[in-house]
Amino acid sequence: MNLRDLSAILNLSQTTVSRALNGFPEVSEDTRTRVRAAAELHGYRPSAAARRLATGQSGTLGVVFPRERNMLGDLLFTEFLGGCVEQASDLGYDITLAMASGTQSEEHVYRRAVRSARVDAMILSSPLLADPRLDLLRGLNMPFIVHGRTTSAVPYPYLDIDNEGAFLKATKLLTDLGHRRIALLNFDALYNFANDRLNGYLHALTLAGIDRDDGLISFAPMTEFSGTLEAGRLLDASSPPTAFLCSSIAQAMGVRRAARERGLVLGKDVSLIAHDDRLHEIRAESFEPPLTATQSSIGDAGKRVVKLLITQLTDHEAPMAGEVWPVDLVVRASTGPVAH
Amino acid sequence: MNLRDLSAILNLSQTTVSRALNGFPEVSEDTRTRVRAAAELHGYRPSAAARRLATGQSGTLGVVFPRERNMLGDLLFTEFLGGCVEQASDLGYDITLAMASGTQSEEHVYRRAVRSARVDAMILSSPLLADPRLDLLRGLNMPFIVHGRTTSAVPYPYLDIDNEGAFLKATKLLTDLGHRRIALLNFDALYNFANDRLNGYLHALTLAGIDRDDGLISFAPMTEFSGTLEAGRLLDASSPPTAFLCSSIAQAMGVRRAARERGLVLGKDVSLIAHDDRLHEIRAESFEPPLTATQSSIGDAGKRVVKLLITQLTDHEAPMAGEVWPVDLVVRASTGPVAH
DNA sequence: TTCAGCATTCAAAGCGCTTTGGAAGTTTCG
DNA sequence: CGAAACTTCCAAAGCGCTTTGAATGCTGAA
Repeated sequence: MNLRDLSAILNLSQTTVSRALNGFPEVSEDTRTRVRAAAELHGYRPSAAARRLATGQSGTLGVVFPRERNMLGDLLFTEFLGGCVEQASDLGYDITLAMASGTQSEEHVYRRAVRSARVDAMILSSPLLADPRLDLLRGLNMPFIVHGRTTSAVPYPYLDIDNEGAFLKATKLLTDLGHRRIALLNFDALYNFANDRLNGYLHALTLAGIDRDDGLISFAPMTEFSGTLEAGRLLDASSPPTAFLCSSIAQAMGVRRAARERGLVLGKDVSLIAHDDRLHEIRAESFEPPLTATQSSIGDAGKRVVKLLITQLTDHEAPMAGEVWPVDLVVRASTGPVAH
Repeated sequence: MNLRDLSAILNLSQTTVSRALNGFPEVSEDTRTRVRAAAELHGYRPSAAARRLATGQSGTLGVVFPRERNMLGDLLFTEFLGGCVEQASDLGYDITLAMASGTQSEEHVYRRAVRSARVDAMILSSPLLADPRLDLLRGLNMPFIVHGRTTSAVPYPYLDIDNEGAFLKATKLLTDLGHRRIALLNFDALYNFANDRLNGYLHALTLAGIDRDDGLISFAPMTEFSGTLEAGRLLDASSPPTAFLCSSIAQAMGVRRAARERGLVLGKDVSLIAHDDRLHEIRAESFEPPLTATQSSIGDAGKRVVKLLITQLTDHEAPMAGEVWPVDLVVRASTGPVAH
């Protein structure tokens, strides 16, 4: 059942039927309802391929599959992707995955996607501090949105959470509780979000009149193992930190382990805060003890990113979106006044 | 730069250029190389939309996003998906994700995909014992392949690993080592792979003349937490198991924790085997102690699934593929003779 | 009554590719 | 040498939609 068949049945032209179905104003309400009913009755679905050819739009958004693979990173990506797919599906768009595989560079992948018009726009996640992919896509004239931010002279659409504000708030909570030796277990500072978190942490230290101590700052994978290792090293030092600030709950699990091995009680002997991306199976509230955390749903971010991108695509007059979400700090049992 | 422009430049018809580029035999090698060079020079990429419309093929494969979300499941899915995307990209196909979201049922999603011809075929993963999606897709006349197997009277293409054989081998290793009380930490037996593993385990017990003891068999999430819980319960029972067989390394981590808390040494007091899907960051060989495991790369399975599916799509004469991979049992330090 | 103005509808021209059914040009062979 | 058999190439017809430009019928003002 295609448009021609349907319009033959209705004794209308393809033009009218097409317009009726697509909500154009120049068709009477009578015919519109009649057309809608017939379409429903005969199970008519417009051919995506034909529409794509006619409009030049593919109705498809590309998401770049991450090159670096690690446990938490994969989990975060899945959650983000799930949000994207759900929202896209609701808005009638498809999500396809692009990946720089062994045989094809990332640039090659983009070029192919652009020139054969497979996607209307791309979604970039986890950008680096200075990410070359932005210029690449701009050069190819491919619309895009970034999940996160990056250092770019030219404005670009993005959605990010306030990582700096979040870690400032978290650090301030600790200094207000009297902590002065606060360790930061961060992720690789090549990534913009990690850099922002570092800045928030440093800012709060300055506000509290505490000098920066690089011995307390580490950049490591977001895994339990690396958390255990780093926290162990710090706790065994001559003047150990009294509080830890982690970039992920996985690292916090490692800190907990290291603390317990040394007979230290979280929230009493050592305070602990982590960022919580609201993953399905790793929840700050069911941490033992319940974990004080800065939280922001990465799945919701995926949904929002798609929404913004489609708006940008369809409404050409819309201003270029740059959106930053505030991050809540939820205080639970893993933080307390500094032990003396 | 489209086909018409290119053929104008070459002073050839669109037919010839199209055929030259697509490797048809009725064009001389001379012109073919000439056409190829010109295409390369002018950066010609065929429009995906136009090709789709003309051929009726979308060049796109759909993967169903899992409804159930849990940590290891997500990790497995990501790894599988990564394999699919990589292989598809190499073969010039796209992968799009389908998802039953809040507002749309899975059936609705399939129907939409089929009728608007957005995908040529679908990939189903983690099928249930009796999975209604097979009949649904068959009814819609949508080609598909299953990663895993299911109980279906009608033959269907699939790729699966020999879960039954793997767990038979693993269990046999344990009985050969003298173990007679072997616990099985399985996943929900609604899933076919879990059911196969159960059967392999039971078969080996029978071979060793050991009676089934349902108290030793559990069906639980593939998480460390559930492993700890279950192993703890079993180890504290009046006659505890001397060996554990786990469906995932996450569960094995839980078993290890429970054993350690009770002062038991893995490979000596308690033997431990798990299935290893060869995820990036959870490796049996860097387990502590190195873990005896049945192993099979789920990423490779993703690649193979795509390959099989595309073969089925392009070569209509190809026999319907049903492929089962043997699974290696790699013996490491976590298993040993039963303690007496 | 006539014609401008509006509301509806339509015919036809693409979008850029694949593919069918020839038509030339070349070679082979009786 | 002429016809049959290949090679190599081409014109044109779709694929199923959107969209432009025009036609039709109807209303109300002149």
